[in-house]
Amino acid sequence: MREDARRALLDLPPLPRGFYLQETLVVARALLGQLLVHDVPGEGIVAGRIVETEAYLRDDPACHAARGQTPRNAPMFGPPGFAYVYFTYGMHFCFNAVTQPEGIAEAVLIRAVEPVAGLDAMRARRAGARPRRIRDEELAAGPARICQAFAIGREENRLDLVESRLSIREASSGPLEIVARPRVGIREGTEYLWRFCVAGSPFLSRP
DNA sequence: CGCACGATGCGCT
DNA sequence: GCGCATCGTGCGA
Repeated sequence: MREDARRALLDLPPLPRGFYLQETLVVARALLGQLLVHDVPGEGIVAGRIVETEAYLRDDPACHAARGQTPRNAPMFGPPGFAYVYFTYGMHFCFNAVTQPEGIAEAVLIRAVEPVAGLDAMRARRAGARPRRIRDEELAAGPARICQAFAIGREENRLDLVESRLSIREASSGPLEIVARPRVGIREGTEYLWRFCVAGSPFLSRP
């Protein structure tokens, strides 16, 4: 990645703390079109446009925090604008942005990203032992794929998205057409349409 | 294409 | 022990 391109990304303002204090369903929609940026130490910058999110609310049976605070979900109870990264299925990480004031456990899961910068690094991290080249559309289509492509893991849990190497930055984009659907991969709370997608994007985790 | 399943760690009951 | 906010592969249509 060229230095000027890197600087251009880091010059974009991160979404301010107050952004994450809006209603979580509002945040989940408003994150669409914004840029997820990780300045990976020693490895360069990766960035992508958020095209799919899910909201998880307190008292929502599908929310990790629904049954109270534990060591794992503690970041959800913390202040807004921080990362909640959790490990699941024995091999995958998923990345959330925490919303609401400290003490109120809500968050937005980032489910799909359209790669914008650092595609070679993403591909290298995603390739593993896979023989075939991964298409751009599949590089970060899925919460665990994002974490792999963006080098998000335990180290990134609790990072401040407003001022740290992992950030969500304001992208200039026109009005988006957004569709709401049931959330993916949960057993309870399927009646809520809390999955939000940029309509027609080829970078979604599922159509 | 779609569906079924295994991988694999760990938080929680 | 059980089940999980997942992904890749393999098989059949």
